[in-house]
Parts: sequence; C-alpha cells; structure tokens
Amino acid sequence: MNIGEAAEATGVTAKMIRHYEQIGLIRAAGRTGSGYRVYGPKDLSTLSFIRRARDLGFSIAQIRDLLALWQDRARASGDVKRIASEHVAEMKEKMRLLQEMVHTLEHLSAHCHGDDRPDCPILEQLATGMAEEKCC
Amino acid sequence: MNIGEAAEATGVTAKMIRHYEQIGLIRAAGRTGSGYRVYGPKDLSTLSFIRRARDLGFSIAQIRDLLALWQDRARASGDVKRIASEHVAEMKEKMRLLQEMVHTLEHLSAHCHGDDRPDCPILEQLATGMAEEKCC
DNA sequence: CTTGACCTTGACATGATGGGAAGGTGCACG
DNA sequence: CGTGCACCTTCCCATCATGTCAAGGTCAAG
Repeated sequence: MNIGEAAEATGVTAKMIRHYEQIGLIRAAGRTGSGYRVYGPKDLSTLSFIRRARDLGFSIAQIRDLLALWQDRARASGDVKRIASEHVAEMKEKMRLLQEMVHTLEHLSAHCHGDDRPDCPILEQLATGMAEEKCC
Repeated sequence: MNIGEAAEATGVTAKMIRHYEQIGLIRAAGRTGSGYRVYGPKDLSTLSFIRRARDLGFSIAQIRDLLALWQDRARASGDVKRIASEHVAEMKEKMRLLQEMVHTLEHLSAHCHGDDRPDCPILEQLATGMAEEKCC
C-alpha cells in the first residue's frame, strides 16, 4: 500500500505520515525497490489510532505515550487514564481562559454603540487599562 | 527610556518589542548615539495597548487594525465592535470544540477502571474508532 | 513513448514567543 | 582610570502541527 492510499484510508495526510516517521512517532515504513514507502494493516491501525487521538486534541508527546501503552499488553489502565485526565484538565483550563476573555469582551461590546460615532469603550479599555468594573 | 524599562513598564518583553518593531506593528523607536532604542510616553501607551489587546486574545493582525482605529479620531465605533465580535465568535468556536473533546474524553474516562488492569475503553476507542454511543 | 498521477527529499512558512551566542555600551565602585 | 556587571545590539534557531512549493524519479494506462 502506497503512502497516498494509506493517507486516504486513515485520514492522515501523506505529508504528516512522513513527518510522524521523521520524528520517530511511527516506525520507518518499508520501501519498494524504487524507494516508495509501503504500508500494511498494522501500520494503518497505528495511523488511525494517531488520527483519533489528534481528533481528541492530544499532543504528539501524549500520543507517543499512548501508543507505547497501547502496544504494551501489560499496561495499567491507570496510566492511560492519567494521561487523559491531564489532557482534560489542560483543555478545561484553556476553556476557562477563553471564557474570561469572552466575558470581558462581550461586556465591553455591550456598551459600544457600534455605529458611526467614534466613542468606543472597547478602545478606551485597551488604551487606559481601566478595570472592567470601573467601566460602568 | 531604555527597552528594558519600557518592557517592565508595559509588561511586553524586550524581545517582543523588537519583534513588533520588525514586523511593523509599531514604528521604529528612536535611537541614542550608540544605537540603544529610546521610548517615550506615547510609545509606552502603544505598548500597553498592545499588551491589553493580547491579554484579550486578539491576534497581531487584529491588533494592527485596532491600533489603526485607535489612532484614527474619525473612526466608527462599529468597526471596532465588528473586530471584537469576530474575535468573540472565534473564541466561542474554540470553546465549543474543546467542550466536545472534553465531553468525549470524560465519558471514556468514566468507564476506565484506572487501576493496574490493562483493559481500557480509552485505548479501545482510539484503536477501533467505535462510536461513542456504541461504547456502552 | 508519452502523459499524468503519484512518489521522493528538501526547504520554507505559519504565529507568537523564547533562548542563546557574540559583541558593544553605560555606570558604579574601588 | 580600570574593572565588572548589567544592559543593549543583531542574528540564528526552536517551538508545534501542518501546509506549500519545487525539482526530480516512478508507475501505469493509453
């Protein structure tokens, strides 16, 4: 199986498959006599695994650990769960920061006419740094 | 005022001040005879503006627009509000995606023993790609 | 044999920031 | 006056995951 077919089958672009090989996330694929990379069912499983983990937002480093655990039949599920929990915590923290920013901006926007006049609390806040509470 | 003092006063690192100058976000600072950058009150205001905008998650491109509007006394507040609204929409979309991932992962984690046994629904999901609903 | 689709490697870009090296400057203290 | 230290300068490289582009080799069908 060619890299293009493997890419289509797994949803990982050919570019990324080569990249993952280069950084050692996956083993170097076999080669035909002319140098084309060759992929078998096992490789496809690995690539699909990676794609699903990426879809869940795991970093390459985390996926490296998850792959090792996946291939370790004596793994402890606690190790997997811990990686997932840390990732969830990171995502929740990101959400919290986003929520804060959204809240502040929506508050400022609510007090902005949004018409042709130049007065704008959003710019005022950015310029003077007056605390949100003081804006009202 | 030196770049280091300006950095401390505004919360923008010296490194980033130079970077912002290089990409044309701010005007090139004046120089002393020996080549040191010199900053005045106006420059400090601009840098503080930028830092507050970054704190609210605006991209450099958006800040470029906001700076232009800020310095345009004939601006329409609607233009500012539109930039802010687009940014809020982007952040909310990111939150939505994060929430989806968190939801899926928490669901899988809830069914993972998290002990020394190797069975793990998280790995199973990643390996087989079975839909979340089918997992129960 | 030609054509077109695919493969190869390699270099470069993103966006915002950090790190570090190599060398010049300013200032305070002895 | 000299020395040391903290700061400044420029330039290059790294992050993270992905994309784009270019130049050249390969394969299969017509």
